[in-house]
Amino acid sequence: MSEVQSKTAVGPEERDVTELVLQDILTGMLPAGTWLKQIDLERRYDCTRPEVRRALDRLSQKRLVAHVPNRGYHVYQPDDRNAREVGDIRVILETAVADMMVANATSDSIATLRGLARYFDEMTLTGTILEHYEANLAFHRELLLLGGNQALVDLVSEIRQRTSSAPVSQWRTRARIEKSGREHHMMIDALEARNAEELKRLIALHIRQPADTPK
Amino acid sequence: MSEVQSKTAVGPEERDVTELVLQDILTGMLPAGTWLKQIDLERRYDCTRPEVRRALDRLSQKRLVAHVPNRGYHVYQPDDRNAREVGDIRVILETAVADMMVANATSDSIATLRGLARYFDEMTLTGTILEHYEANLAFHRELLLLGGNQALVDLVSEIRQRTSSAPVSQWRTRARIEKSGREHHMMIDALEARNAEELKRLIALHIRQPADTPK
DNA sequence: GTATCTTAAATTGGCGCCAATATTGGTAAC
DNA sequence: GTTACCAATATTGGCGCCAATTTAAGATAC
Repeated sequence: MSEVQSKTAVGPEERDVTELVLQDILTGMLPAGTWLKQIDLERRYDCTRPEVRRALDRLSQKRLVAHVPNRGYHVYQPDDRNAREVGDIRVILETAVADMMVANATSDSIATLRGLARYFDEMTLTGTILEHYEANLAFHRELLLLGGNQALVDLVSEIRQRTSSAPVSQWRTRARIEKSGREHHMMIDALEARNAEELKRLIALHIRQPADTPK
Repeated sequence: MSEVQSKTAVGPEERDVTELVLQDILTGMLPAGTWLKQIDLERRYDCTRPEVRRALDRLSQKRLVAHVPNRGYHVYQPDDRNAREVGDIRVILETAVADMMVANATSDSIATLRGLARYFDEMTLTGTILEHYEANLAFHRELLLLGGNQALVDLVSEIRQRTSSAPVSQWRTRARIEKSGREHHMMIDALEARNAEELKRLIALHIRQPADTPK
C-alpha cells in the first residue's frame, strides 16, 4: 500500500528461506536445540507459512533439524559419535584424491589457492562469521576440485554441513583459527612440492583438529 | 463415518508417497526423462496435491528428479560422467573400511551375511525387481556395518540411489546378476579368511562392474 | 499447600482454491 | 501449403483457512 518498507534491508529479503535458516544455524544464531516455531520464522524472515514449511522439511531431510510430529521442529543436537564418524568419512574422501590433486596441480591453480587462503586469513580479522565460514568452504572446494571428481566435491560440501551444527564451539578459540589458516598454506606448500603423502597427513590433521582429544 | 473403506488395499495406501515414487523410479517403472505431472501422481498414488508436491520437492533435493520452474518435474537423466564419479566415491568409501570389516567380523555376522547373500540369490529367481533391489541393499548394508561407522553406512545407502536411476540397464543381463550373486559369496569368503586386500579387490570389482568398459 | 482435572490458548499440519505461466490447437494471412 | 499469431486449455505454484493435537494455566478438591 504505502511506499514505506518495514526494515531497511529490502534486497536480501528476496533470497531463499532455506538458505537463510541454514546460515543462521551454521553461524550459531540459532543454537542447537532451539525450537523453530513456524510463526516466529514467518516473521523473522518475512515470508509465508508454506515457505517456512518447505524450508523446515528440506532441513529435516538434510538432518540439520529434527522433526517431532505435532510438536514441531528444533535444531539438531549433534551427538559426538556422529560427529566423529563424519569426520572419519571426510578424512577418507579428501585424502583419497590427494594423489590426483598433486598430479593435477598447476601454477595457476596454486596461485588461486594462495589467494583463497589469504582471503580466509583476511576474513579471520575483518569478516563476519558467515564470510569466514564461506571463505573456508571456498578454499576447500577449490582444493578438492583438483581431485577431478566433481561429485566428490559436492558430496563433501554436503556432509560438511551435517556436523557443523556446532560451529561456534569448533571455531571458538582464535589460536585454533589461526592454526587452520597456517595449515591451509602448508597444504599448498605440499601441493607445490608434489608431496602427496605430506598433503594427506596435513588434510587428516586439519579435519580432525576439532576432535583432537587425546584418548 | 461408515465402516465401508473404498478399495480393498487399505494397508499399502497409507505409506509415504515419497517412498512410493522413489521405488517406482528405482524399479524402472518411471523411466528417466518421464515428466511427473502432479495430477497424474495424485491419481496414481491416491493422495492429495500437497503430498505430491512435498514428495517431488524431496526427490529433487536428492537429485533424483529435476525441477524446471513453471514446467514441472521429470525423472533425472543420469549422465555417464556423474555415474562414474559416484562409482569412484563408492569404491573409496567401501574399500576404506575393509580392514575394519575384517577385524570386526565374527562367526555370527558371517552367518548373517551368508543368509543375506542366499536371500539375494533367491530373489533373483522368485522375487520382484524391488525385492531383489532391497535384498542387494540389505547385504551391502550388513557388510558395511562391520566397518563400525554408522554414518558411513547411511551415506553409502544415500549415494547409492543417486545413480541407480537407471537400474534396469545396470541389471539387465541375467549373467551379470548371477555374477553379482557369486561375488557376494566371494566377499564373505575373503572376510572369513581375514584377507583384507582380497576383499578390497572384490569390492572395487563389484562396484565398478556396470562401468567395466575397457578403455 | 499441593496435586489433579478441566478449560482455554496456541501451534502444527492438512486441504482446496485461485492467479500466473506454459502449451497446444486452431485460424487466418501470406 | 506453410508459417505465424492468437485464443483456449491445462498445469504449476503461491497463499490462507480450518480442524486436530498439544501445551499451559487456572480452578477446585483433597
